[in-house]
Amino acid sequence: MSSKKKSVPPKELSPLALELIAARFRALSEPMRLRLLNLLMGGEMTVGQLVEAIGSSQANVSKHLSVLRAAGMIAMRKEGLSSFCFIADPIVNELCEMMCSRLREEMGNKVQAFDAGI
Amino acid sequence: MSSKKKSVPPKELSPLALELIAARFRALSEPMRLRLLNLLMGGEMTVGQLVEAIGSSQANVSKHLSVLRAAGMIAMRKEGLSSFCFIADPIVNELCEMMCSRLREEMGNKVQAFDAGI
DNA sequence: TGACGATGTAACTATATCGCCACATAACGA
DNA sequence: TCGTTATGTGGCGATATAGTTACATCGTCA
Repeated sequence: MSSKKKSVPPKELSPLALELIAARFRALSEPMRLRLLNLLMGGEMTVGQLVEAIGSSQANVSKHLSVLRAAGMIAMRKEGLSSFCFIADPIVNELCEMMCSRLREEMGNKVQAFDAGI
Repeated sequence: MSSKKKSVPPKELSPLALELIAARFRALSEPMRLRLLNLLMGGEMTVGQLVEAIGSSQANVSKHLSVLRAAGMIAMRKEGLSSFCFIADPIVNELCEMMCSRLREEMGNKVQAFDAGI
């Protein structure tokens, strides 16, 4: 982070770019979708396996998978009757890992503050 | 049915942690909030300056700032009548930068595919 | 003290989304 | 062909959220 960039020139983003970026974050803004991604981080799984692991209805899981697919975060591979889902964008791992570690750190601070009687 | 051992290398996240992570992504899931953060990346600004730069109503900007503040992404500093806003979590820069570059890359691919007649 | 400027907030409408239901579609086997 | 299994989809009700309006709050200054 040094070199060519000096100060941050506040580049204005186009409305389209803003909407696209927001849509990607929106895809990550639901606990169930985070759970699905978390499961898929362990390797590809069929929709049925995801349904069983999540414990929600098949229709609901299917819709959430559609959102993730539309956001380009996962992709599907058909094999016979089943559809295998897998993470298609490595950014997912980075984003979630980053957010998780940040959250852990913050919760640690909260616990310390709580223990300190604040 | 039932043995739950064996296929759970990925750590399961608690419902609370999931909700907190989702809430942070949700704070980034609106174009106007991304614009606000983008402006604040250039340095702290008062609410009034943000309102003028964004071109929306003061009440609306104030509400979005509340969301960002609740998510811990920005903080406020009062000085006289004005309130200065500034980015309080460096993760914001990383996340947006990551998402932007990923999007640029993807749009480049789309353009190539389009040019290739796909 | 009162008026004014900067900001936060409540109430409301319109729109989006979640979860559920039922059904449609597709692939496989008998 | 029919039936079964796996998955996608449209409709519905409940809830959440963006944006607007009007008003409340707080700090400053005359």
